[in-house]
Amino acid sequence: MDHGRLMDDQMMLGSQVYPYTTQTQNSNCIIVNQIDGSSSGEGSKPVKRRRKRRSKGSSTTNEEDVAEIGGMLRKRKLTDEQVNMLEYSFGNEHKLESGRKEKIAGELGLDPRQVAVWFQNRRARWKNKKLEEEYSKLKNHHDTVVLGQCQLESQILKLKEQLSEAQSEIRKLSERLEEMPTNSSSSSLSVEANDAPTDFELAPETNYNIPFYMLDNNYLQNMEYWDGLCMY
DNA sequence: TTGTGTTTTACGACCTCC
DNA sequence: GGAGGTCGTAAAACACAA
Repeated sequence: MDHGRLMDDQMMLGSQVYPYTTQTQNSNCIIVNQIDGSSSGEGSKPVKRRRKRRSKGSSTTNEEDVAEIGGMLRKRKLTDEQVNMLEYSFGNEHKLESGRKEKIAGELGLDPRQVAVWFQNRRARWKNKKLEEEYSKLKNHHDTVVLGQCQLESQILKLKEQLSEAQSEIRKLSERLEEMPTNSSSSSLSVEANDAPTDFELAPETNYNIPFYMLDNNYLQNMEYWDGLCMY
């Protein structure tokens, strides 16, 4: 936006001040809006009123328009210099105390009300920008977490494959052990081998084809951990 | 040229604080 | 109760794509 550019109305007016009228979108009826709202006559119910604006190309020099400047709303386009000074001031402090407002208004040749409005709008823009930045940060964080989750899931799949291979290997070894001839009075190793289950009992409430004797506490804890991850 | 989205200035309504 | 805040919105100017 080029703040240095004068608006059409300003050029016509030779001034920064102009009253304005408005036409509603649904009709050509011009609705007058007053600063003090004293003439509403609409009871206590809050009613949105249209501001009075000057239509494009209309003259400003007639008596009616001049009179309107006192009681009606007006709009000014700030110059580059004014905006720069306001920005500088806003950079120092976002809030505007009464004394500071008067001082800035005096320095820039503006109405104190204009300075107040400018700060209000500037705060709103600043807040929007902050919200956008906050959103952007959160989104980046979210994306990072999702990526990490994908990596973990892929890791889980690989580990499950490894687990399955290991189980298969164990099964084969057990079968080979079974086929070996037994000797009742031999070493403790053969006794242990005989004590090992010949048919695997599956761990209750799991899908894993795990020999029952593998279900010690550590193993169970690990399985719960992986089950939790899988469910996630 | 025209339609549409964005920016800027301004205000009304309402809220909070002193 | 008044001053100053936020929020939502109007309207003009402006930017830009079709």
